[in-house]
Amino acid sequence: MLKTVFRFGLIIIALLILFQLSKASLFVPNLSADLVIGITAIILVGLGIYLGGNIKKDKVVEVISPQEIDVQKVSSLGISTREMEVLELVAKGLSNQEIAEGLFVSESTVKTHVSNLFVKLDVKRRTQAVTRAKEWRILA
Amino acid sequence: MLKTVFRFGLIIIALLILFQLSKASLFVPNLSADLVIGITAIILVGLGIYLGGNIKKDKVVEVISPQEIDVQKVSSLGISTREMEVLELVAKGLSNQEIAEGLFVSESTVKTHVSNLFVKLDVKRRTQAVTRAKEWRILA
DNA sequence: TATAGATTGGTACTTTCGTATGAGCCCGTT
DNA sequence: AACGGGCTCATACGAAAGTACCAATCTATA
Repeated sequence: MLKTVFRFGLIIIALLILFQLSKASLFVPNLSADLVIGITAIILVGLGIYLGGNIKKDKVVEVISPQEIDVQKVSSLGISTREMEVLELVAKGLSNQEIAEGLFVSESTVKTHVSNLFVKLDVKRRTQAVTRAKEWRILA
Repeated sequence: MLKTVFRFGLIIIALLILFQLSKASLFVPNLSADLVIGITAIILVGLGIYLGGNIKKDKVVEVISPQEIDVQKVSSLGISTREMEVLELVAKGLSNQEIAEGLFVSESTVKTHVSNLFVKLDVKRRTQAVTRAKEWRILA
């Protein structure tokens, strides 16, 4: 939590600096106002995304599943959040490459997650993983 | 995925509008440049947070009904008896080799059936075939 | 600080899957 | 008999999938 406050501090300072820069540069003929504003905007959006990503982790949002997904089972098997995300995409029939693109990670990473899932689900193939996951009410 | 692209489009348009607004208002004495830039920045950060929170959430919840195998659909797709048997075993997560043993045929035969199924189901992978088959009520 | 778990990523290798193509056999229909 | 469809099988090739290690970060926690 302290880290979050610290980050906010940094963000605010960064924003202030950017404001000054953008203001100042408007009266410097060498720089295009459009360019400066554009770059600033991009940076701000990036900061927002970064912030958003971290805020969610601190929130501890309890998602109440509408169906009968057995959360106990998932945790008892030691299946992580990321692994669940991968599992859902596997169940949709996506290839490792497609999953990698969907989650913005490399195919290697997906393979690792999938392999770990197989151990935890005690299966040898992704098709089995899906049926097993539904058997155990891990997937809807 | 399309939704994400759509959102990005909206964001970009919003950004352009904001740029124009902020530029124009700089020459209107009534408005403070600081104020406009500040508001713009806040909105941009907000957009970033929104984006960051939604990028990964393209969840399409499909309601899979529990029963009802559509025999019409099966025949309309030209799926044969043998192909249905193979499809069911694929859905159970068996490998081609295991299916071959279960049906007392060679793996080549199974591959042929599976390949023909893919064409009829319009998919490229066995995992997709299973989800597609359930979508179309071909499998329970 | 240290330690464990989660996430990410890489290399190298084996296995399975999927496609393309051709072919032989059986059966019902024309 | 000839034809088409379903079922069988083979070979060969390329594309995914899967395994086995290893390792760097990052985070939460003791």
